[in-house]
Amino acid sequence: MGRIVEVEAYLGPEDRASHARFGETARNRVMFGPAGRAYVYLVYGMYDCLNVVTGPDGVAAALLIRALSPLDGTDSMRVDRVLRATTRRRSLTPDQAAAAARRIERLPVARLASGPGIAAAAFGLDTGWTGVDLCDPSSPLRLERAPAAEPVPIVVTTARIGVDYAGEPWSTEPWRFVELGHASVSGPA
DNA sequence: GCAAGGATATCG
DNA sequence: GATATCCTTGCA
Repeated sequence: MGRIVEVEAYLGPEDRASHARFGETARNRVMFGPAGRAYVYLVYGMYDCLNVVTGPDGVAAALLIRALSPLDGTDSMRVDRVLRATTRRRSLTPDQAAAAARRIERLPVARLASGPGIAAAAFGLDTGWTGVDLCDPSSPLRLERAPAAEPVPIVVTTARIGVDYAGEPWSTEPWRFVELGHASVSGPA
């Protein structure tokens, strides 16, 4: 379990940075369905990224979960991180794999899910989780309302990360939302 | 600074 | 069918 501290918003087909920019395809089909479902895709051949479908039925919008502050199950997160780091790399020598495992074992808790690829890895997610209803209280993967935080977190916006290819204005719109100063946030605050 | 993965959308 | 590209990460 973790608290979401960094997300990015992706709009419909007009958003040139969104997977919906080519219209409905086999990969992004769930984005065009009802809100509240998971959309997990593979990027750069080795990292899965978790999104929450947000638009109403027929409108392909989604929220990319970029970072979580781990709250519980951190041992399990380390196990899944190591598993992913050592199985998704074909050209790793045994020495390199052992070094990667040691590095993950030593990571501070705040860094276990600090980035879209490693957040999904920490939760053991892959593309097979696409379509799961995140609003169903009985779902193994679900969203829950956080208790009121004290002090109240300050949320700031920045441009989205890794979307320069989309060009203006999509690459500069302030559609990344981060909890200011949180140790689990990836990239610039 | 850059290579490592494989799925994907697009082009011949 | 072939290929450039990708909502990333951790190394040199």
